[in-house]
Amino acid sequence: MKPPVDRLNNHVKEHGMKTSTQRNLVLEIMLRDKKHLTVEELYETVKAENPDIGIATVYRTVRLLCDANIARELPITQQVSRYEIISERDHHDHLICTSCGRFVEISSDQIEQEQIRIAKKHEFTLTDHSLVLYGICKDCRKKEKGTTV
Amino acid sequence: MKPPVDRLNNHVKEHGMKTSTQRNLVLEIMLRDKKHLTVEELYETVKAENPDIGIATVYRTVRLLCDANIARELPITQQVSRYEIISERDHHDHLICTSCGRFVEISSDQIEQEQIRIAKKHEFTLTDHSLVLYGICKDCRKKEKGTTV
DNA sequence: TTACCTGCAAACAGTTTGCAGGCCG
DNA sequence: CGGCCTGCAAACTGTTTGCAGGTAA
Repeated sequence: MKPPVDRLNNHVKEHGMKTSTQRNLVLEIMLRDKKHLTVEELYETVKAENPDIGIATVYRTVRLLCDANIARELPITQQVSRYEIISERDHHDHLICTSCGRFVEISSDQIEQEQIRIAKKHEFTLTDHSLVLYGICKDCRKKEKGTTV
Repeated sequence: MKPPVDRLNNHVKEHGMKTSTQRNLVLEIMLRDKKHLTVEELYETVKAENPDIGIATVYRTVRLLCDANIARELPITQQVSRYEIISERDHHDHLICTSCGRFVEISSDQIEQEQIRIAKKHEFTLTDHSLVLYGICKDCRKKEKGTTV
């Protein structure tokens, strides 16, 4: 499959849209900072390279990237949305430390298989899923022992 | 374990709070409508029995119930939060039809075990998890075949 | 030149909070 | 009777949208 930049250009053409520096910049930043960014964080980084950009454009671009299946919203229940670039052939879920917020990307064929089995049992055609594990990482466990919180 | 109503009363006492008709009513409705309600929906139902209640109280009560571990926010990424009563000895995840919104509650020991294994591998102490499967249910699949959308 | 795209600010939706009065204990 | 609780409305936060001007093709 083609690189994200090309896919964005294709999607844009196919939908009668036009390319723009802003859109390319947002995508570029998302590819560079392989984090799970909020629009706000993305906006801050983008502004460093192009101070004139508006946050509305970042929102619009992120939505466009999701529509084009280049990025996706993370399935984490919070008041603010976080996004990441989708790299197919590398589907993963997340393990999050609720103390320090650290993310680990995980994947398990066994779980995937079991999900398919469950969906089939209920006569659903599975289109997507999200799995998030919450826990305390080793470092935070150490810290918590030492402090009297 | 004691029923939710008792647990609420205990929690309230233990925290130097007071009981109130409004709080009990909200809990009662949540127990009765075993749905995955938004605060707005809950508010509408509650108002039918007590028209003077304010939505802020419903928000405050739902938060209280979550603090007391009597209810929890569903791990579904949407702009609006949904809540459900926690019935221990009946942990479940969700399978959702993205077309009609129907929920099915699911559970799998095999997945639970695998999750524990993964957490251990990354040296996390697992505290919680959320699994949501998205798909199209049998009925919606039929409908989609019939229509030209 | 013709749409589309952008930045701005206003609008929105969901949720939280400050306040004055009410009620539990 | 003191302190928590409530309803109301205003405040807040994250996100979307209308508009006038800018820009890709």
